[in-house]
Amino acid sequence: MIALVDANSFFCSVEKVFHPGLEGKPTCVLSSNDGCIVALTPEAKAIGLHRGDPIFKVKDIVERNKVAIFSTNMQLYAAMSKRIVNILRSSVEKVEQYSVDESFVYLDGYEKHYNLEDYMRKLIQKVKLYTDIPTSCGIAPSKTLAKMGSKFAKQYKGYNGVCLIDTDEKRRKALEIFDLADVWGIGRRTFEKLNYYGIHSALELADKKESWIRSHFNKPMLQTWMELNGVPCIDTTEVKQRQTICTSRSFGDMVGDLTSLKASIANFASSCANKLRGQHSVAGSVTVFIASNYFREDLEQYSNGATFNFATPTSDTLEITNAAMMLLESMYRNDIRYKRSGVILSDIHNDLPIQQNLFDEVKNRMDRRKLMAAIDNLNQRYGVKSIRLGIEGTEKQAWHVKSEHRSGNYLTDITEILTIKV
DNA sequence: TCTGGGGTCCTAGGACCC
DNA sequence: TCTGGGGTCCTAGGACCC
Repeated sequence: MIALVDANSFFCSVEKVFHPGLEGKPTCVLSSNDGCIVALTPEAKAIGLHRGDPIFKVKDIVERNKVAIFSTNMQLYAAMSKRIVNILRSSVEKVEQYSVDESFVYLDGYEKHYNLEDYMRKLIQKVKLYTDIPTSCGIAPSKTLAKMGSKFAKQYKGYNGVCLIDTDEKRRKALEIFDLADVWGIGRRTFEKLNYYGIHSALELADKKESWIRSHFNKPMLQTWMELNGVPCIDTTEVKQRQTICTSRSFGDMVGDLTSLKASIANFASSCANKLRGQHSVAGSVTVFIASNYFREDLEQYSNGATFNFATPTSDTLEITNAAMMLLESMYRNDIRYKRSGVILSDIHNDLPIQQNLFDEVKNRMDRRKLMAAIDNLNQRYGVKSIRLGIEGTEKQAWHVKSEHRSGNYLTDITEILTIKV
């Protein structure tokens, strides 16, 4: 059996931990640049707010109901996420973190010594006690069913946090009432296609013949179908090395000048290089893209992207940034107001051994690695970007993201630690 | 005035080989 | 009426996830 532990309105719950007055009040966390709502509490849903709403369009509702608004603070959420996973790992041998707010817990063998439902209920109570984050848990023979279970547990108070689907009868009952569009692996397109074929519930899908599934769909759907029938087949093993690394942002204000754009790209390139070294990899190519504001139909639209292939795969900030600058200059048009830019690293490999290249222009590659390691060490000790390239800039610039309601990095930054007044 | 960011996997089709 | 057969590799785009 597999359990899924899923935090309830995770981002909002984290904010509530540090702002206790918000209990029972509508609360929302916004996307980067304070654009859309990405997380909201049931109280916020009840007054008509939805995930994805642009905040400026629902300003009235927000003000009328005194909704608490937070800018996204991934650093804080990631730190809390780590604490939760550590608690799970302290009680169960195999735990696989699936996303920032979900973990799969493998319970094979535990049924011999424990009542699984009680065991998981105690575990999520421990999570609540230690972190103050409420979670819900589904237990089932497959991950897709476990996910379903966790949603039931969240939805119905009677489950007391844990929903166990361990018999065929419970499975069929659950499939019957579960919203087909919410099944893991079924997105908007597949949902429409299923409706077209007259399938409107998860049970109707599960009861189709395998041959019908094979002839009308492809591999991912077949896996979902098997999982719904209690046959585990989806592998979610954590990937330790990313195959692509991307940093991109929408800007707070639109920018037109090359200098600002260069500063943004330099920042993103250096952030990508950082992530790359963090996973001990090198990249074979770098892509830069820039785009105007596609919501502004009154302005001329332009977007472009370009890629550079390195002769020798690299994780060197200077080399990657240089290439990115060159790419940017090749695409830049001075008659456009830009809203977004980004850097993508791909063709990623392990950083050892280095495949030498006869035409390598960087002669002292090992020295450069030591330089990068030294910079990374200093930045780790004295704070992100304590040492950076001049072209990245220091002053607050137009392209910087808007983040007007961010709470402190209470768990990771000593200068922002919570102040308690007695 | 204002609309997120970062990933994975699968497949069809093109280009190429003998 | 008729046009060979059997492969591999790469890539762009679609669909999905959080």
